[in-house]
Order: sequence, then structure tokens, then C-alpha cells
Amino acid sequence: MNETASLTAMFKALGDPTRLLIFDFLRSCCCPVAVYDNGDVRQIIGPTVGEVCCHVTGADQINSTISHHLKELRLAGLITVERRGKNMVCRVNREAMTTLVSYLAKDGMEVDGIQCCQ
Amino acid sequence: MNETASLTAMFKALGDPTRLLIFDFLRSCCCPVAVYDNGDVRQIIGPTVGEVCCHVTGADQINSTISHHLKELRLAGLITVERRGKNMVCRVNREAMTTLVSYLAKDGMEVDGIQCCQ
DNA sequence: GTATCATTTCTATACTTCACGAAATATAGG
DNA sequence: CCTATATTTCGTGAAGTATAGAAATGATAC
Repeated sequence: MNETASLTAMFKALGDPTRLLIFDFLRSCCCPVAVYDNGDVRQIIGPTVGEVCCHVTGADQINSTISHHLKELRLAGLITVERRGKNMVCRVNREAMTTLVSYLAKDGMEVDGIQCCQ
Repeated sequence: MNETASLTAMFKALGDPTRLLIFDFLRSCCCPVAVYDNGDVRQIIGPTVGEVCCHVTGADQINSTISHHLKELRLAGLITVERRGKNMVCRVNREAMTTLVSYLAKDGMEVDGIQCCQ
């Protein structure tokens, strides 16, 4: 997959309200500090698919729609999903986010001291 | 439109290869320096719709599909389109880009000196 | 092995989007 | 006003996407 296709895939994946919500949740709750509070090693990694479902839908049941969205986010390279025992835990892929920021934040050419694309 | 909806709309608009190409083109060619080279004031602003069509499709004809994509980018707030005489000139909206970068680049909470969401 | 839990895949349906050509609109110039 | 130019809107068909329920898969526990 070339760079443009990769960027398109990532933007497309984030261009859905449900997926953006999932992405936001994963960014906010994959805090490594949690391990010091309750000793739960899983908290280092991230929430399970079930926890994502619970957060996004409000219901306490597995949702095939969420599974589908997680797959899209994963195929776009924005998150990783890894098995831990009975559960699948989700994490954001920081490298992909850096790619996005680099693309969006890159400035236009500078000529004669005048910044282009202002 | 709330913040999430606005972000979603922008990501969605960029999540199409044709629109990303248009967006890239607008970022690269709206250079204010051009006015010193040929005196063409229009160059300060940005390319016309026709020039965008020419660049994106390669053909020298107006394309309704490009017009449609420009509308999507405009509705998402990523670009502005403004009439200048017979032409409509296009510009990227730097403010929207800043919004996107701020969203993507924002870090997770920091607790006890440990950066979350690594 | 059997039961159970967690998650994915399959299938169907409703909906949205892309692309293209034709028609409509808006502006400038004579 | 008439014509040319520039661009948008409309209509259509093909393709893609979101959602939900049912069935299937994979892993653990007994």
C-alpha cells in the first residue's frame, strides 16, 4: 500500500462517528499508570473488545458492529488488537498517529522568506 | 455541528483518494510568492476549479465529479471556494487543519510523570 | 471431552457514495 | 440581450458501508 492509499485509509477509518468514538476511547483509557493502582496487568495494554462495546453502545453485550469497526481501524493501521487469554485487547498505534500528524502539519514551501500555504 | 461531528466530517472528506489529491494540490500551489513572478493576482488566492480539474484528472475539461468533491471538502470546512470574476478559486482552510492536528496530536493524560497512551 | 465465555464471520437489509453525462445557473464581454 | 465561459446541480446506476441477528470459531475451566 503506497503512502496516499495508507493516509486515505486512515482518514476514512476515522471518518465515521462510531469509529472516532472508539478511537477516542482507546486513546483515553490505555493508561499504563493503572497498573500501580489496582495491579491489573491488562490495564497496561488497553481495554478488551467487550469493554469497548460496553463503552460505545452502553449495553453490556458483545456487538458485531463494534467488531466490524475495530477491524476497519485495525486494517487502516490505527489500532492493534491482540489476544490475551479469553480476551482481545485493543491499543492505538502511535506510529500511525504520528504519520497523520506529520502529513497534516507539514508546511508548504518557503520562498524568499515568505511562508507558502498560509 | 458539535466537535465530534466536525472532526468526523473532516476525516471523512479526506478519506477519499480523489479528495486527498485535491487537498494536497491546494496545499502545494496556493503560494503567495507567485504574484511577484507574473503579476497574476489570482495566484495569491489559489487555483480555480478548472485548474484543479486539470491537475487531478489530467484532462483539460471541467468535471462535475471534481465539483462534487470540492463541495464535500468545503462543507467539511477544509477548504473555501470564492468567486473571482468568471472563476471560482479554491483555498485550504488553515484553521481546520489546525483543528485536526490539535486533535490528533493531543497527548493522553500524564500521571506521576508517566505519559499515558504510549 | 464438555461447557462456557469472548469474539468473529456470515448473511441480509437499508442506506450512502462515486462517477458520469445532461441540463441548469452565473458571470463577463460584445 | 445574446453568446461564450466557468461551474454547479440533477438523475441514474454501480459500488460500497453500517447495522443487526444468527451461526461459527477460538480459548479457558472443569
